[in-house]
Amino acid sequence: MTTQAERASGSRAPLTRERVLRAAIALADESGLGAVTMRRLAEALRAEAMSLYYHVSNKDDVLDGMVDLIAREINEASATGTESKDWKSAVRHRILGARRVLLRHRWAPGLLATRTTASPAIIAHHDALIGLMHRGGLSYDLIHHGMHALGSRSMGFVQELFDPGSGPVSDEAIAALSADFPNLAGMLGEVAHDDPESTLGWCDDQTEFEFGLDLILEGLDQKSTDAKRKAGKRVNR
Amino acid sequence: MTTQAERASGSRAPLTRERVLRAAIALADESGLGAVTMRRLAEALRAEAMSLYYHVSNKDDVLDGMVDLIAREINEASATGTESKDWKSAVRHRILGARRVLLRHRWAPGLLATRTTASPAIIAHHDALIGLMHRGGLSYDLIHHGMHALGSRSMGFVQELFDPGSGPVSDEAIAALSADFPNLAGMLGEVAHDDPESTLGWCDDQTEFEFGLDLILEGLDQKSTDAKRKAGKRVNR
DNA sequence: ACCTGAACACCGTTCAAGT
DNA sequence: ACCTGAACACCGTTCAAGT
Repeated sequence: MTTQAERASGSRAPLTRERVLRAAIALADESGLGAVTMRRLAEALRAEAMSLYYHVSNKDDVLDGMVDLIAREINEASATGTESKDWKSAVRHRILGARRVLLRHRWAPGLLATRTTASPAIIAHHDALIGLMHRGGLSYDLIHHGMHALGSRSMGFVQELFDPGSGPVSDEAIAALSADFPNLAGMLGEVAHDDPESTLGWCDDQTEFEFGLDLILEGLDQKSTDAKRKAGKRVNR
Repeated sequence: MTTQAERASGSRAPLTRERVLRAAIALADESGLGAVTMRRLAEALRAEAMSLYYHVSNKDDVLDGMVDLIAREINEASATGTESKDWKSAVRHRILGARRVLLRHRWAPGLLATRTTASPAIIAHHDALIGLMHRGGLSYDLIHHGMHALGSRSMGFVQELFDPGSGPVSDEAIAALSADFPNLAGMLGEVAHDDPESTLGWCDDQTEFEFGLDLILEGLDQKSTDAKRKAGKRVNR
């Protein structure tokens, strides 16, 4: 990072957006997100706080950038190893990989929850999950509900990846997405064009919340009756 | 709130911890959690920022107090209507009630996630959920996993209600709990004394994460095959 | 017992000025 | 093009002082 000459002369590598963000992540890893102030961040970079503003528009931009780098780390970690598995193993593998990354950056889930606009890297992660499920044979409608149910679990991710209340997505918007995020675009396109009955409200918070909730409750019930059957008790039903 | 005489004389109801916390919640409801500063809070109460410190130990205490009041609101909202229902309906009813309260205080889930120590009111909410499930016939072991799986979903609640890494709970600690939180104490007592195999690590983060994850994935898979069978396709298995 | 003014260390951010 | 010093408005908090 710092060359011999630089250290001797007291100079230092020039600031870049990349270097600022990396330093912010290192600072948060070491001392928590609370330690990431413009002044302390600059100090770590051996510069003045005001110098950061040349490479970064403001502190919110720094936080967005940190999230984006973490999301990229997740995508890179998941770049391999999803071939020739059933969809559940593949999704499981990717989500657990994301979890491993987030465990290295304990501040990240909390920060992610506060970000309103999703970075491309975050969208890409979800696009990959959608792709795995769709290749596994799940309908886009089911995947859509499932993504909400996985929700925070898939990465500590925001509940609302898409703007709440934005309504059905326009064809133009979907076309623009499809180059980078084919699976996401595919899902949006299909669900948007299906009759509304199957979805019962596009990204309706309440609907999605209850879907995930019932999924868990039914699963628990299933496990409970299984356990009883195995214990030899008779269960009617 | 303010009497005619008080307004005329320019005086004002005396500050109390309760009044400070209520004002903080009102301020957050109106202008977001970011608007809750000691100075602005004092202004809303027609006092000086420094006066708050007589009734509240610091800002963290204010935030803890806000969370506690919201948790009480949830418990009060759930005080009735859980009789004579199957456990799933009862749990569902209580969780959706909590959700309704949290929708009135949009800042609350985010704040809850940052609190490390759980207030008695929060523990009481979880105790009630445990009680409903146990009366419904679920084993404490399954309930324990289920609570983790419901996790954030049950209220946007912290993942770790109990100290992480605190290990098995002592008998004394459980005895102290049992008066106020009988269901929670019951679960802790049983799971702590069972052979470790059934639990695979007490509140092991990774174990609980995977339990919840698999519950959701299996539920989605079930729904998917159900949908295909209904559509007339043959599915082997 | 309850409240306040002055003061301190710390924020994010702007803007004119330096190289 | 890149960096900085001075300055502003805003934090949380302490502490001695008022009633």
